[in-house]
Amino acid sequence: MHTYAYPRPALTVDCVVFGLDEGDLKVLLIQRDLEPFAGRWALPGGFVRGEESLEEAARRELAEETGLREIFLEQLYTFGSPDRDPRERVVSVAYYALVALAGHRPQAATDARQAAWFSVDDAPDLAFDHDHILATALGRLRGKVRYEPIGFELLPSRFTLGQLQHLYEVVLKEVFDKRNFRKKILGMGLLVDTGEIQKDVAHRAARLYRFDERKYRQLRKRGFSFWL
Amino acid sequence: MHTYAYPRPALTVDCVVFGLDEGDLKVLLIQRDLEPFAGRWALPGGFVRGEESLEEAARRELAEETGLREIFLEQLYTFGSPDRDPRERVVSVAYYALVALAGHRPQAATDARQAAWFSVDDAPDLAFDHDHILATALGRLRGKVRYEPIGFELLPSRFTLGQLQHLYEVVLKEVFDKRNFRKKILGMGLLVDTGEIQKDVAHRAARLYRFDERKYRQLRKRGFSFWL
DNA sequence: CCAAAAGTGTTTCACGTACACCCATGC
DNA sequence: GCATGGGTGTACGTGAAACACTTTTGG
Repeated sequence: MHTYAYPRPALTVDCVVFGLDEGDLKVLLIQRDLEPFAGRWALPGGFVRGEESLEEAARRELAEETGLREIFLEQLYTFGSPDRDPRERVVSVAYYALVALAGHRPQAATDARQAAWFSVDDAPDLAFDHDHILATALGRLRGKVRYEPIGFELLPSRFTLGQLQHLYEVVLKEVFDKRNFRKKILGMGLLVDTGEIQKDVAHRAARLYRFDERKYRQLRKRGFSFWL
Repeated sequence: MHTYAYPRPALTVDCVVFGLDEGDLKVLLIQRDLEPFAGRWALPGGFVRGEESLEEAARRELAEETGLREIFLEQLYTFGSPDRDPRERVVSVAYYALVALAGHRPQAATDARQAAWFSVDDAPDLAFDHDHILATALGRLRGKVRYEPIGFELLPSRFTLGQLQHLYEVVLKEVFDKRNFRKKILGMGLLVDTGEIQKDVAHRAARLYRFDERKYRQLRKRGFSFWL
């Protein structure tokens, strides 16, 4: 490492925000109002500022562009092909985020600044290489949801076993046997029965559980690993 | 995304190169000759140039500083704390690499430019946040070696089952039962008996196998997943 | 009473795990 | 002949997978 003899690429962060509407898996996109790709949908994101870390930049952009705060956020990958931005060289550190959408009825759009949820399987062509980033994020989510309990981030804090199973079926595109699923997930001892039950449902009301984060951390220290 | 109103961080790549000497797991470090941290050991790396991708930059630096070419290389994580470099803001995209060291006798140092292999458990304090990067890379290697057949990159193309088992024991710090290990690994059908045997060993010569990359890709398409 | 999801056990089979001895080679 | 790693089979137990009916509630 010597002195810096090369032009510096611009540095941005981009966020792939996943949400689980009671239907399927959604991504949050914003519509660009500036060139290039004006009018196209894109991932929320923007330039990294002087004294903030990369994750801080991602959280700031997310709050500014979508209003989302204090959600699960993890670094995904850094994209740096020389021609991924037509204007000039831009390197982007991508993050992915998980957010609980239950309660939010089938809303098609939030207000903030032209943001909307799209089904991941039915998203429009995105600006820049954002299709590629989205595909990478989906792959990461599908891989990681099996061996780390991050799926709970897509549900409200109290949820039914049916919702949980539905989550895994939607994310992994795989059907699970109800009895085996419940046996396995309850067998891990990471769910706590809150004693409450669902309200206002047009069928038998289900028990509500919550994920025991504390217990998970304890078990993990002792070599336990989540597996689905 | 609007115009760029903030000072651009410098952008570097750093590489964590793992090698498996017949003893334990090693990392390749280079000694810095310039300030800051002159004289300290550090990960090979350097600035990203104008028209190269991030991976190209990593491979170029690796070739320049250590002579290594055409080795397994994968992006690890991007480190961007504002104060990770005392001079100015530097964001570093870290890669990790795997290389076969068998044959290279217990060499303590290559020539190139003051590069040397250190046991990962016994490495010196590194420059910048490179200790942290190394720890992250080790975690990734330990995690990934279980569910993707990347361990073979640490062995010569033809290897014995003993070498393979030793690899896993060293990387995972865990002892395996010889018969069960062989049963499982051969049961996957990914190893091909080359028909050759070891030469010049002071005990019974072992069969040499190679990893069948083709077959692995086929099986993976059909839902197979490597697991150890 | 019908629709819709909740809730509940048992059997079967595959795979992981524990375990000990003889073989070939070089010195 | 001794030291060093190579090579091999079986018995047992755990955990995954297959599988169907009754219950509760709202409309």
